[in-house]
Amino acid sequence: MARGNPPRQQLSRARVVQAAIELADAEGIEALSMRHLAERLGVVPMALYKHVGDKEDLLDAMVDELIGQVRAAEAGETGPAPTPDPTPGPVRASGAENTPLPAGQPDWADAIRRTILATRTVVQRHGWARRVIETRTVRTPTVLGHMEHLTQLFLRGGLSPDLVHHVMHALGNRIWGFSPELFDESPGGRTRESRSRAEQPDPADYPGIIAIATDAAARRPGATGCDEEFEFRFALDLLLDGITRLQESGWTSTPGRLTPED
Amino acid sequence: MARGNPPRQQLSRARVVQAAIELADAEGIEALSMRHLAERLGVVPMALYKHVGDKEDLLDAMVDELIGQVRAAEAGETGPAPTPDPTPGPVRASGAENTPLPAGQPDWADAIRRTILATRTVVQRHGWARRVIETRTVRTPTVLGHMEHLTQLFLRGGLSPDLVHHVMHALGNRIWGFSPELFDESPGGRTRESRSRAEQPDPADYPGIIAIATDAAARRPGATGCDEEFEFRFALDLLLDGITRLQESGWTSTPGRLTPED
DNA sequence: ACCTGAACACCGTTCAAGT
DNA sequence: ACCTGAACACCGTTCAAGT
Repeated sequence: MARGNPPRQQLSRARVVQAAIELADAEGIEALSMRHLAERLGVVPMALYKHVGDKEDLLDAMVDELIGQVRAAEAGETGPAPTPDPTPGPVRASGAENTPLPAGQPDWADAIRRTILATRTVVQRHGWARRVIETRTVRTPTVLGHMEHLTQLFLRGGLSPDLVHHVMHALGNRIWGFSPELFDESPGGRTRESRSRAEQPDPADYPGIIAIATDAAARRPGATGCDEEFEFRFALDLLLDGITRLQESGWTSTPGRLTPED
Repeated sequence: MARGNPPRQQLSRARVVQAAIELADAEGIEALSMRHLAERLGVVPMALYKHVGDKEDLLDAMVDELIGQVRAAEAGETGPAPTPDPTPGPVRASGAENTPLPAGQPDWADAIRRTILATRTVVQRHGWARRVIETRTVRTPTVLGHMEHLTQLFLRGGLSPDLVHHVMHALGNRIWGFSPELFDESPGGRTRESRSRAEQPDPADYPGIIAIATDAAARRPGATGCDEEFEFRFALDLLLDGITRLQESGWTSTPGRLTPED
């Protein structure tokens, strides 16, 4: 094998994950094979298995790494420089500017919007991220932390655990910074019995998620899991309601409003 | 090879697609390989390539088949028997019953809801459908027809092409009958240069889609494709607006309302 | 403890040959 | 026209062996 391409270094999980992200960025997710990745690292394929459980574990770790960058992206977007300014001042609901719909949303909505748009920024940097996130079935601590963060923003905004629960479902994959690309072309549960590295998550770390899960369980005694049909109809109704109101108000898009010149 | 398992029949595209759906239903999408499928049909792998272009084409055809069943499912759900009753009578906005949110939506919303819930019914019958739909990048005539149908329901409801455009984006993959499963576990554009079978779609078949695409193009001269960020923010705002209203009204879920006993 | 070599049981797809 | 056989260039992962 052509070995010694890179300046051979001690292998580690972080190095493997980093190399995998770079490979997927450079050659696409379909080019990310254990063999190809090993070759890039100047190592035999089996060497990787000391640091990742299997390929799925590697993909989990790649997503984990990206979501871990969200908080930094959020801080970096509010201020121009990535250096965090410790003087907060009166934070006048930024992020509320340049929204397509008429304003008038509470502060918690601005905070939610900021976090979700920061997630979008990170995810958009990697063409493969959306597709990989959609196939994940295990929630790593970082991913749970992201959901916990959003849950807390809603709860602290005064929403009931009941409402937060349904609202998280309704936001759906927009929480991950993407929505489906419907018009790209115009016409013409995996269960893992053993995790390779991550210990079982500690419920104490996710009080918000626990709160809404507990509330949901209390409302539906004897039921296991969510009432997926209810959640689906809830989100659908929420959208149809909003659409109805927009139509009645004679809303028209003004995309120019989104440009910085505005 | 163990051949002659099934009562050997002339191979055809329809038979290949049907067998692929049955295999995916029975053994899961990860068990659907060209070789495995060929074995099931008592045929050598390469025989399949006379009827499907490649594996992606096969997956496209499987989705095409499912979406083609939506109209029948919609008819079958309104009435108890699948035999269509030709006496319409005063259609009192059915489908508006048993929705999680307070009523008060116009007739077009009921029609949209019925179609989307019928899509959901079909998709839910096949565990693999959601994942496969999400990876499709070519729109078959049947899939375009489904989007055209929904577009027309909005346009005939009186929504402007502009609003319909954004609204289709906002509904996102709920159009396909699913939304992401966020809480399954609690803590603790491909471009194809030659299509195997489908001729280029005829724009005349999709006037609604053309109408909203034309309108969108006119609003953003010089732009190619959608303003994805605008669409993302539009949907996000729509949801945040609706959530704000629900909170202010003190909404609480009553899942029991969804049961037939209500 | 960490990496290697060889092997196993698969993939999708090609080409030239059969009937 | 439709199917076959053999081959190519890949996969993820195992096991026992090396250092």
